[in-house]
Amino acid sequence: MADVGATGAEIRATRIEKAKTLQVQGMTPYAYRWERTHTAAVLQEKYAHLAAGEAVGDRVSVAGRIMARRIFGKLAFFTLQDDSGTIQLYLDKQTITQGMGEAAFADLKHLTDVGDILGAVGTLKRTEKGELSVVVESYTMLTKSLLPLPDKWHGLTDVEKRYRQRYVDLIVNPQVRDTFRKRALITAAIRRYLNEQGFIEVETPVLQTEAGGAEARPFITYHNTLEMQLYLRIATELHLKRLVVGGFEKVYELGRIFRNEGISTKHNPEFTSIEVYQAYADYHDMMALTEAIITTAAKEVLGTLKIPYQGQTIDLTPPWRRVTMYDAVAEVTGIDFRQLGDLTAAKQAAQKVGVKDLDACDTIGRVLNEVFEQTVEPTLIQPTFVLDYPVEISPLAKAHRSQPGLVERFELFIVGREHANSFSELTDPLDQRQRLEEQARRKAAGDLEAHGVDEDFLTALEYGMPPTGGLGIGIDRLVMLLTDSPSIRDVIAFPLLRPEGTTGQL
RNA sequence: GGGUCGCUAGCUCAGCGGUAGAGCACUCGGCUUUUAACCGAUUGGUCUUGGGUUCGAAUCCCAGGCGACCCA
Repeated sequence: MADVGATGAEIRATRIEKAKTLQVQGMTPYAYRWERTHTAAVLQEKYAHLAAGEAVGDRVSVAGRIMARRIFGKLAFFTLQDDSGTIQLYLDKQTITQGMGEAAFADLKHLTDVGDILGAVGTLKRTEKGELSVVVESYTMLTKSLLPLPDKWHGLTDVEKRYRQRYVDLIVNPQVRDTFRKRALITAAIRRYLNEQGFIEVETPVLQTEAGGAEARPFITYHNTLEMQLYLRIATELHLKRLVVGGFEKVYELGRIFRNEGISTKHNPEFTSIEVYQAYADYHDMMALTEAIITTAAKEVLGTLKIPYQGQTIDLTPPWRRVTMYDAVAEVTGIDFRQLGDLTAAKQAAQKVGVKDLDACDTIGRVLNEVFEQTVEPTLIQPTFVLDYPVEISPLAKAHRSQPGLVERFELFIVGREHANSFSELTDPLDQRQRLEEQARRKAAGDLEAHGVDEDFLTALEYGMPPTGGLGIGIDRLVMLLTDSPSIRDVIAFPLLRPEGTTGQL
């Protein structure tokens, strides 16, 4: 082989040469299939009893990516990684020569690289150093890798590269694979629980003529044939309620929603939520349901309700603390908003406790919410339901049955972050119309997070929606909590990043 | 939007005004019990981009790009 250097381009060229050599020898570097008898984990489990130095004649077939090569003169050890774990290949020249011919051992040394995907057939033994190994009789190149993997010891740590090339991150960082496996377990557990309770999973439109169901800026797109602007959904709420009107009494949708807002450790422009609607239920029922869903998920992935998160221990054992927004704010700041007469007094009280950005608050309720977000939220580490929100920030929630100016709504906070939001849903179509028209006025006045009136939704309500409890849970944040991940980008496989090499626009 | 930090070999990092380095990976040679194998020899660079200062810039200054964290 030619004397080659070691830049990325040269490494790649060398490996392309190796692939061609394989082809010349009648082996495709890109195989069609492989008959595998065992995964690595199954072998480790099944032959756990083998003592060091002990061998058995059982013939097995494995496949996976070469993660490490340790080559001696006439003996080599490869670490093979598959979806389940790793298994060592014990490759001695004599056995391979018997199985495949004279050149096979030299080819193994010169034509395989870390990163290649290999199939191997052989028998089992535990080496004298105690490593379960497949004593390889024959091997097959299944996929020749052209690009070198990151440093075998330090791995890939550059966060930008980890996000941009998640496939590399997944190959070399086992804990990343583990996080995404847990994510799948969580969504599966939630679906299983809800299905068992008689809920049905439905799918509602992502492309909508009017964004609604939340206060957020939408993404805008365009349908060519209809020649119309469309929005990507910011919530699934308004369509799920239409289904409740239609007679489905227990529905949920677990899916992607899109909000055209900033990016942070807690926000990605597209993220996953679950919304659940149950007829004849109110927000108290939804609290119990929230506890059930989240504890089911926690038990599924962690097997316990006392979970570690960034150095703290969170106790998810229900029932969780319930506190009204008024009481929570009073506890932390000493301000009793029930005693405040007007907006000016409310703003003064808020400023006195260090709350900022009150300019946009035009009602006492909005001041209350601002004070809550700035002073109370960060203190809610253990799971806490905060109840009874101001009506003006809750346009889809039913008026509180006994507290004027408030609605029957709760949000769930854990580790200082909102994890769920729920109402006794507003079913009065005339009240709903007024609330949406107020939102539309805000939109007209320039509020980019407000939306127009969804007339068809109001029409649906006018046909009559049963009393209904609704609940939304942020799946990404729940996965963060249950996988001890500090950033939402750790639980979204392909988080949105600005493309590399874009030249300055604006 | 503001602040701080980062960007040097495929990966992980040093170098901070005077000839661009190390470890791992790669290539070659040796080696039948390794698991960050080992030993020896090579090879590998638009130092994020563009300007500027300087006899001389990876290093200092200005502007841009991308990212991380904190604040709003």
